[in-house]
Amino acid sequence: MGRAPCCSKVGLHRGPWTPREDTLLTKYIQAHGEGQWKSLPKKAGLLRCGKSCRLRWMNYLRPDIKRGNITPEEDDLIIRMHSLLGNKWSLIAGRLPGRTDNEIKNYWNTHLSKKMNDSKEKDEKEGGETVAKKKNSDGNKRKNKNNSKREKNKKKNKGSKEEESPKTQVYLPKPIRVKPSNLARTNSSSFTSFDSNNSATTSQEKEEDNNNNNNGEGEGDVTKAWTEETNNLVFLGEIGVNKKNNMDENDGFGFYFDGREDLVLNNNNSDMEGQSYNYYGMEDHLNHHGTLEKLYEEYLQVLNMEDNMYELDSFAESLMV
DNA sequence: AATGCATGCAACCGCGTCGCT
DNA sequence: GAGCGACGCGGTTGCATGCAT
Repeated sequence: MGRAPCCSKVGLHRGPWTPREDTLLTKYIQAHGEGQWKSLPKKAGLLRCGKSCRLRWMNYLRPDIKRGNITPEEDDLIIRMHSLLGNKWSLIAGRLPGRTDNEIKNYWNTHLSKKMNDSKEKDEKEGGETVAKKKNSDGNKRKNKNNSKREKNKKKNKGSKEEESPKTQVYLPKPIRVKPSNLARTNSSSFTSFDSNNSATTSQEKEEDNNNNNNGEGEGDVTKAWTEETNNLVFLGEIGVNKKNNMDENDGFGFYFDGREDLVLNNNNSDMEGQSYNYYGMEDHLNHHGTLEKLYEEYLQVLNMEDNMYELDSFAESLMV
């Protein structure tokens, strides 16, 4: 089923990378830039598939990768972002300079999900509720290896995840690609400022940035996030980035209300004028050429508030007006 | 010291999306 | 619009290491 694995070709190396391979890859990319991953291994003299090269570069060799442990600030930010966005690792990573989606994903799976489960259990105990433990949580990861295979089969029948989850959860509709370059990284790890230069970290992203400066057309990539409380959807909104917009000069975002096309907003949509949106100055953003940066700052304020889940709910409810 | 289990992380896999023809 | 290749993402696995017994 599906296409054949890209690394299945006979003669290609798999498994851990050797220092020599790292050097070859690094030197090649330094000389020629990223991209063209399929042909890259051949040109660089590597016996690897392009996919493997890309992964190695993105997750390990890139010069801007931050080494060392996740700081408490980053830890906190990951939790908050995850509560808002769900498993959008690349998006979360985009807000953590020097961290990769893989690293954050691993960190979540090994540290935070357990932490969250623990606190959840604590809450449940305090609330006197007895809710069945989530099956195969990462805290119990691979105690029984067959579990993962069972989970795999379970995922073939979609929907089981939602059924199990208590309380507020992030509900992810369908996968939507969001590139880190769309949500520019900050220069600090504190998630308090927006990189106004929208600095791209790869040659490909730079190329895209150049394209971005050309015009304001295009639907844009969209990241969706909304919370679900019990059976009632509490819409949290979608942060969309018009990838062909220049984020410095034009509104780099659109705001979409899923399933309600009459409320679809973006800066190219003149229909939005005259409509009233009661959301933290949303109207200002839309009508006065606000920026994604501003939206993010407001979003950050909400995130930084104490009891942020309550505040996030309020934030979400405000979007529904 | 030997053994088995748990953990963390790098790497792989499958699949969705995009862009080109 | 269909077909295809490239890219990127999220889930999963493999394996080295640490820890407990």
